[in-house]
Amino acid sequence: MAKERVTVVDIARAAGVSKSTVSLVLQGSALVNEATRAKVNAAIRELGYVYNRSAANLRQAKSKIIGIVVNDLTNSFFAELAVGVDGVVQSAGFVQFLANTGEKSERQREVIASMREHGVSGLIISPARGTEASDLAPLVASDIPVVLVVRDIAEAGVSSLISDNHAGAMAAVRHLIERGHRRIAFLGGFPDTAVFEARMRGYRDALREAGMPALDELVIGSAPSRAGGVTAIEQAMMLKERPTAALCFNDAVAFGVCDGLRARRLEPGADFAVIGFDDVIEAKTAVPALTTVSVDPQGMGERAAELLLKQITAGRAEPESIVSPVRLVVRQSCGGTVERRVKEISS
Amino acid sequence: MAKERVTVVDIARAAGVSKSTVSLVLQGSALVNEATRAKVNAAIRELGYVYNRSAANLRQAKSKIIGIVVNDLTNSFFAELAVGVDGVVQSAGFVQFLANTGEKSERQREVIASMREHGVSGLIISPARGTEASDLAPLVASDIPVVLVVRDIAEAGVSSLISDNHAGAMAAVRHLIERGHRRIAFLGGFPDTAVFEARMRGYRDALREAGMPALDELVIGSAPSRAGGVTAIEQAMMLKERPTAALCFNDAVAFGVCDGLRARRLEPGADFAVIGFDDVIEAKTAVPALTTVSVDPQGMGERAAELLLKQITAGRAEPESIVSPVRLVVRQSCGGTVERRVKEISS
DNA sequence: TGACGAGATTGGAACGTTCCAATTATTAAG
DNA sequence: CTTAATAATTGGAACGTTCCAATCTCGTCA
Repeated sequence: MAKERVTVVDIARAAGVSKSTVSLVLQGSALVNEATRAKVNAAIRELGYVYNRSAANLRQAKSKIIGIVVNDLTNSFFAELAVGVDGVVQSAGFVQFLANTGEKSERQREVIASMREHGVSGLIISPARGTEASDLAPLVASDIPVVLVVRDIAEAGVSSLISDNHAGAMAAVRHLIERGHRRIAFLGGFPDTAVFEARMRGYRDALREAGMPALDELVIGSAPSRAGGVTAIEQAMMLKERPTAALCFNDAVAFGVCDGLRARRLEPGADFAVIGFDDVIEAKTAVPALTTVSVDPQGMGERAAELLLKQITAGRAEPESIVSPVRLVVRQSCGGTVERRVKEISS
Repeated sequence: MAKERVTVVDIARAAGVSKSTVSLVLQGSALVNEATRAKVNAAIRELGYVYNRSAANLRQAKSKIIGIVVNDLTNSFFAELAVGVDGVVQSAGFVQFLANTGEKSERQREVIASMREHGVSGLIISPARGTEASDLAPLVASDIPVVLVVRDIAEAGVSSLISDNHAGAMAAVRHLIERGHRRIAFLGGFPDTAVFEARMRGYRDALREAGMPALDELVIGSAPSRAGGVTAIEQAMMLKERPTAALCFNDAVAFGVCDGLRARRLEPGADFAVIGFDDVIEAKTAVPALTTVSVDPQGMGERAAELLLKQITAGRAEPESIVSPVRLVVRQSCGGTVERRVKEISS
């Protein structure tokens, strides 16, 4: 029963050539005769040979595996990011190692170590909260290309791809101001993160630009989830002077805010303007369709993967920090009458 | 710059022992002296050694990798399933290879082949639509344990873990009937899938049981997504005799149905009863909270992983087909006044 | 003292591939 | 007909680990 593994020498014997020739065929080398190539391929099919990548990796130090570690796969933003990465990585002949850290940096350390042991040729990381440059140090020390997405870690000295959070938040708030809103809240997100900081700064700057005060009571943090959105809007509605509009930390929070509003018999869009951030797929089909700052998670995953592949093939490359432009997609959740109007920002 | 890889012989030399001893230490063998173990570990830290799993895999034919392939990572049901798997797999010292097929069986063939080349010791597969037993044949032929989740393929002869779709659908429809509904629709899902078939059969059986007719016009297929739900409810509302309630193929469809109702100024729960299937996390926090048949995707992922690990360690095991019990979670989207009441079904 | 066994340690042969240098067969040129 | 160039093919040495059987070092017991 315990069938022997069929190896390259088995098929060499079957095809009447040497194992070197078989290896050449496997690599699609040009210098093998068409007839023998056919013979070898026939033998491969015949014997049901499966290539052993471990053996290959051992010889040549590059592995055709890229790792992607995300902090919360449950959030569809990251799930979409992962499928974006997967797409380009696959078609480049690589395969994806995906791990979920659940925001735990201990777990993150483990999975990164494990990926290193497997000899990944590069890593795309959306770092867990509280990740420090020192966590990535061993990677850069051993020249493994790393691309950070979504959250940058400035001191780490690796490439990064983040969205233009500041510009996006400003555009959203400007839009609300144009619509006549004067009390605009910023809802959701953990205040101790760089992304929160950037979006909140954009929010504040847009208010100042319009000569409006940026009140602390209108900035309400929460978990960056749907449930967090519900609690944030509840808290906002407790204020003596209630806001009439809100920019939310992300789309999940925005959906939660909509839920919370409905629970109070307020219709999002008509009675209260809400804008999200990310543009996850459901944003388009939700009712009301969510006005949001589009980050295109899938596209971001694709670009991150391309950047990483470039670095892998180029060998040593200078780390680049790309901030990816972002656009406000106006739909219905901010009382819009204009549907699908789109504004380009930050080039 | 191009630093040499640190190998086991390097640290052997540094620690003044043989490479065999180092190997023993790496495997946590009991028969190495405490003092030398310490010396070796010190050298490992000192030189920044990283274990080379490719080399290890080459020698011993087992790889500590398990693969998981899902048909649509964008659907949060599968994302949650994946994190469930990841959790138990990690803590068993394995690492997860995740691939997304996007329902394309061609892609599925590729990723499965690739995983085989990497020597995965087992595979959890949520098959793409139209997967046939023959697609899995090479896996069973080479004794690689496989656990099918969500969708079973009877002829494949591998283990499977699916939810009790028939019982769940029956319970949901019974509940609607108890509430006095007489025109109940079944909305969403691709009619040519086994899961659709099972849920729809449950729906029909419950109607018959109550002596009610099962009308074809009330069964409306669509893509199993939020957008699909919107179109399905629109179609349902075109009927001369409209339904007053619906069991939806899954939660995503149910959310879409709610959206579509609101677009017609109907309030889900109050004006029209909707029940979902799956119980994704958002079901609880949505407004109105979704009544749904709870499948617990994360728990399902965990159980699938445990089943797979059991088969991996046990060597050859008889394939088991587990149908996982399911429970109706009554929340607000079916006009409930009773919140969080829970009915256990199918033991 | 000698023999024995347990506890530690070790050298070397695998594992399945790739790569290099070397070889053979084939063709073209002189 | 020889030589050179080109096209195909090949054996064997890596790669970094694990495993086996063999060895070495003690302490203990008769």
